[in-house]
Amino acid sequence: MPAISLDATAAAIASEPRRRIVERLATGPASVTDLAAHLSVSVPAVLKHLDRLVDGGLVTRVKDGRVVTVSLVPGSLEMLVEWATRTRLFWANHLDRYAAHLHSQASPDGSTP
Amino acid sequence: MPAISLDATAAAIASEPRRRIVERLATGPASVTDLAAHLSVSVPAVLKHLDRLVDGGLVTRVKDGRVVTVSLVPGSLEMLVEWATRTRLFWANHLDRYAAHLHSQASPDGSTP
DNA sequence: CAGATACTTAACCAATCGGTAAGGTAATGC
DNA sequence: GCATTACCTTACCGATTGGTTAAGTATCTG
Repeated sequence: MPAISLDATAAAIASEPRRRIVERLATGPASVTDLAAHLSVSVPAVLKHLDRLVDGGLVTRVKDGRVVTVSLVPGSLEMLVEWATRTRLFWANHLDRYAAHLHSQASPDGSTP
Repeated sequence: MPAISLDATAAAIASEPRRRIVERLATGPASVTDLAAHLSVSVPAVLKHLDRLVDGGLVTRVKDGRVVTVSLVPGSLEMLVEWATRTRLFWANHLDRYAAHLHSQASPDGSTP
């Protein structure tokens, strides 16, 4: 099982072809051959991308006969969005301090809300 | 400079050491040496990470004398969060279709709520 | 000026990535 | 049975990563 890491999830979407795969799958599941045609690359290339996407917990592959159906995993971006949002909010909370820092040297005491 | 790509931004945070740098900087700017001490790696390693972070538009480096102050760029995660949120919402719109698809295949795990 | 400090650059290394082509396996169809 | 289809695997390639050490440059500091 997974123990999907933020590293793997972020790396999975750090590639335009892979984001195209995700966007394509957002409209519904697709076969490997479909994805290859959609991306205009070879099938083995798609397979490598799928490996990375599966590794990042974004998609699943279900084999039915000789056709593999690739589907998105809903909620798999939550961790990433949560991290980004949390970090961003943290900045917002410290923006005053930041502004002060940019103009003069401040002594950051540990008065965390 | 710009034309910060989603690729670069996502790749920038697809690394635990780099996320540690970002989280560290969220509490205020820091020097390169500070970051190296914080990460327990060599200074050149930090510089390479900073290159990637700058490339992803997440941080800036300002040299003052012989000290480089590294700061976060507020809002630099917006694009990424927006993409993730948009894609995720798109899924939600199609969740009925997805649910139907998943229901047509029994889940073999016994932990059914 | 001499030396320490802060950063940069260069060279090197093992590992991974993204793509290819070629060959292998299993299911489907005539 | 035989050919086709769909996917997987392997092997190879150039490029990039992430880390190191070592040497170089610029700025304080005593």
